Amino acid sequence: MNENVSMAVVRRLPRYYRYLEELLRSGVNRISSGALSARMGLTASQIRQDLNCFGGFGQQGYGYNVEHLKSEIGRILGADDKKSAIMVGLGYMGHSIVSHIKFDKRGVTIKAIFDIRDEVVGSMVNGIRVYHTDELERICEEIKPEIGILTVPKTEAEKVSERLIRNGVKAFWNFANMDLQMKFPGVYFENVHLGDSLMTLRYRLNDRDKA
Amino acid sequence: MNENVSMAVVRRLPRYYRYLEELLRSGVNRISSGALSARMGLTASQIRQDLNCFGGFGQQGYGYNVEHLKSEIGRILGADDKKSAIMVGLGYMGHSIVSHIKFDKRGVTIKAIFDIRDEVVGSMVNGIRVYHTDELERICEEIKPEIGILTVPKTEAEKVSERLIRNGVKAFWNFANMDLQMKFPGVYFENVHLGDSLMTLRYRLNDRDKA
DNA sequence: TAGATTGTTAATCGATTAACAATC
DNA sequence: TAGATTGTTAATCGATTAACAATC
Repeated sequence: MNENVSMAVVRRLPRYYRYLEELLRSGVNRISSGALSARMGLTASQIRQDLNCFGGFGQQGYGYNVEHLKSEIGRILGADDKKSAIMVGLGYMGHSIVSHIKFDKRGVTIKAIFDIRDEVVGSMVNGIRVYHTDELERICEEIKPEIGILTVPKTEAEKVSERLIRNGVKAFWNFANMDLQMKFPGVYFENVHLGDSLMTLRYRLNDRDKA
Repeated sequence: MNENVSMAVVRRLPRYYRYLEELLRSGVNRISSGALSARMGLTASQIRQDLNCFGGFGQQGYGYNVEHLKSEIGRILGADDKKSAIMVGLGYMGHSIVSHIKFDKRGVTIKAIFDIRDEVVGSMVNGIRVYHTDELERICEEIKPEIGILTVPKTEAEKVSERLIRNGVKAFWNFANMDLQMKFPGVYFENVHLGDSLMTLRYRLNDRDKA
């Protein structure tokens, strides 16, 4: 057990969750930290340390029950306790996220989408209504979203996030190529900086790196 | 100067690059590690350590020339030396990536897109031709891509990456919700696990976390 | 019971921060 | 020159790994 769980540990939890799902699907009922570590490319020690931040889920001499461990990690992550989200910006990225990601499985429900283009305002995407961004305040009043999904152009990101924060949003999934954390210290930003990711990949192909 | 630069440092480089671009755009010609650290929410020490992995780009008593530092980091990342990429899978995600990301600015050029759906095969997306996946080998022969962009469903990811590796691909930008690193040890995978990212965000909204 | 494997403490490793002499 | 700020070494902090007693 551990009071303040580090970000490094938290970021590994969804990965454990995926592997446990996979194991369950292939009919494996029990697994040891050693066997799981071999599959995942970690040390058995690290897995045991990580899990013991949240409690003792295993049994000496036996290992871990896959189904039980999966459900415990799901509970820790909040997969079954849905939080409301709204998305702002229904461009390519917004559209792709909303149709591609299994929000339900991950404890998040998108309640509304906002955009400024008349072609999309009033339509439905994946069963979710698209409103004009002018209606943001009115709809937030009703929905009380805790999560904002920022799929707007960089130029709009700061303005939009400020409006959302004023309306009670506490955490952002930020796809805009911009850091907002410094501007809004009390709020959590989970950044998906695809440009940064691509540049990191590009770096690995440098010759210097191989030498 | 440093022989083996750690991943932690490399992942900060694109972020420095973004901030330097921003500074340059707003007409700032010179910056000290202290001033930059305040903007970025890092320590000045860390910035100096990071940069000195690659060389001494500053000047005592002055700081760093923004334009020079930006171009040096660009060079380190390989932004000006284009590497060939191909994309496999033109679903929502593929489409969004290809139209949204500034590959050119980041040292990567997409040379071809592959999909299996007749509706899209033969079309052009952002000036890039879409081929049937059956033609993968033939086109790879011609293009010799170093980077593979995996925007296929999870079920196809392993099969596709194996084919690409056989055809010379050395690094993947992987959007499939699956880890392939263990299966292909010599190859680099830059994973964009959006599901994991969303779950990490969801975790932060748990009450326990706030207490 | 004996073997296996956990939970947990201690040791190690690596990354971040602090300090300061060098120097522009 | 004096003040500012780097590059770099040393100190600290945190995360990972190793070890092992507890125990199923």
